[in-house]
Parts: sequence; C-alpha cells; structure tokens
Amino acid sequence: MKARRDVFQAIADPTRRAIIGLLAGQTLTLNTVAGNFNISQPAISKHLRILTECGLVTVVKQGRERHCTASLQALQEVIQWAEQYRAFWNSRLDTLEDLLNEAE
Amino acid sequence: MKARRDVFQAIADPTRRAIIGLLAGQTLTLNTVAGNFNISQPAISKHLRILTECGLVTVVKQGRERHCTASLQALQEVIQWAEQYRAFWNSRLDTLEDLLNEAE
DNA sequence: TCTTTAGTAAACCATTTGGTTATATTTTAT
DNA sequence: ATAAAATATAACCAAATGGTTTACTAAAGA
Repeated sequence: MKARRDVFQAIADPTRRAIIGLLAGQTLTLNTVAGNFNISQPAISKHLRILTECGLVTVVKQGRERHCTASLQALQEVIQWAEQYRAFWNSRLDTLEDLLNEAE
Repeated sequence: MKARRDVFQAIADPTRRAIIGLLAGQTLTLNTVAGNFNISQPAISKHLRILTECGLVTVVKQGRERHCTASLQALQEVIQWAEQYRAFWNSRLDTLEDLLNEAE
C-alpha cells in the first residue's frame, strides 16, 4: 500500500534530470553515474533510489556493482498530463489580450 | 539576475497541478481558486506566486481582485524535455530483457 | 588471506517547502 | 464615513529535501 513515488516530484530535481539524461541509451554503474557529478556517491545513491521508486530507473545487481538503466516510459505520464493542456496554450495570446482589454 | 522559477519544480506539487487544471480554460479570482481547496487563502497565494514566477499563470489586478489565467505554453518546456527520450522508452522492453540476460 | 572496490546504512545538518494564524492594506458597498 | 471583502505580508512551524561524513557489508583482486 506504499504510495509509490511521484514521477513529477522525481523530475523536479535538476540532478535527477541530469542522471536521466546520462542513463538514456546506456546502462551505467552507480559509481560511474556518481563520477559525472560533484556530489558524493551516497547522494547519488539517494537520487537513484528516488528514480527507481517511481519507475524511471531500473537497477540490476551484478556482483558488487549496480547496473542502472533508464526506464523512461514512465515519462509518458508527464507528457500526457501536459499534453491535455495543449489546446489551451494554443489560444493563449488571445486569452491574454482579452484579459488586458477586460482590465483596460 | 533572478533565477526564474523552474517549471519542473512548479508542477511537482499536486495542489499546483490542480490549480492549473482549474484555471485551464477559465480565468478565476484568487479567492475563487482558494474556494476549491481545503487550504488557507495565503497558502493559495503562495502557490499562485510560484506558478506566476515560472510563467504558468498570469495575474491581472482588477480592483481589489486578482484575476488568474493559466499561460500553459510554459508546459512546452516539460513536454520537450520528456519527448526527447521517447526513442528510448520505445525500446525499453528489449533493453530490460537484455539487461536480465546479461545478469543471468 | 588480505586489501581494494562498490555500494548501503546511519546519523547528522542546513535549507526549503507547504502550511498555519494574525495583522495589514486596499477597494468596494452601505 | 464605515464596514465588509479580497488579497498581501509577516511571523512562525513541522516535515521534507538534498547534502554531508563516517561506518559497515559484500564482492573481487593481489
């Protein structure tokens, strides 16, 4: 009954978005991921935990290493959410104009 | 030189996403927005400030009222970011399979 | 077997977040 | 002129966040 991590919250952090960018297309060891940032390895561990908790990253244990792979289909939720508003922002300039007229 | 609010962080909060949903297609008073939630008016004020700081909402002062309109084209940034990874998640099942084979 | 190496876990810390209540401030209505 | 309404501002608070360091555990090499 665990409230599974929210993907919106997961991608809110720039470091986590960078990790996603790094893992897109390639599987990397946790340590290798950490090597790309100026923060400590435990900090990266935490970020990766959050990313796995919402399904954005899959970690496979292999010997003493953790192989991290991006599972980015979880991003579909984000796209779907944002996409539903496309109709609105297409008419945005008009709306703003109306608004300013209304306000005089 | 203000670091303009991050839209990713803005949409991380569920209440703010709900406000966006509420304002999509209709301009509402701050108070009317607040009426749709169980939290105090100052709390809504803060959320709206964050939403305006990243351009997702425009507030027009009209007398003593604030008319809030969604400017959702700012969501394009989110879609664009996520969309760039579509190619990766399409091949996801294979990748995961490879991964498991590799791991035996 | 002994020592690296890879990663986790725990304890801690400062800052941010999301909320509160209470008190202004500014329009509008009476 | 006064009262009510719409919002802002301030002071405050608990919990979450993003980071640290310091062990600890487990696998791999020498």
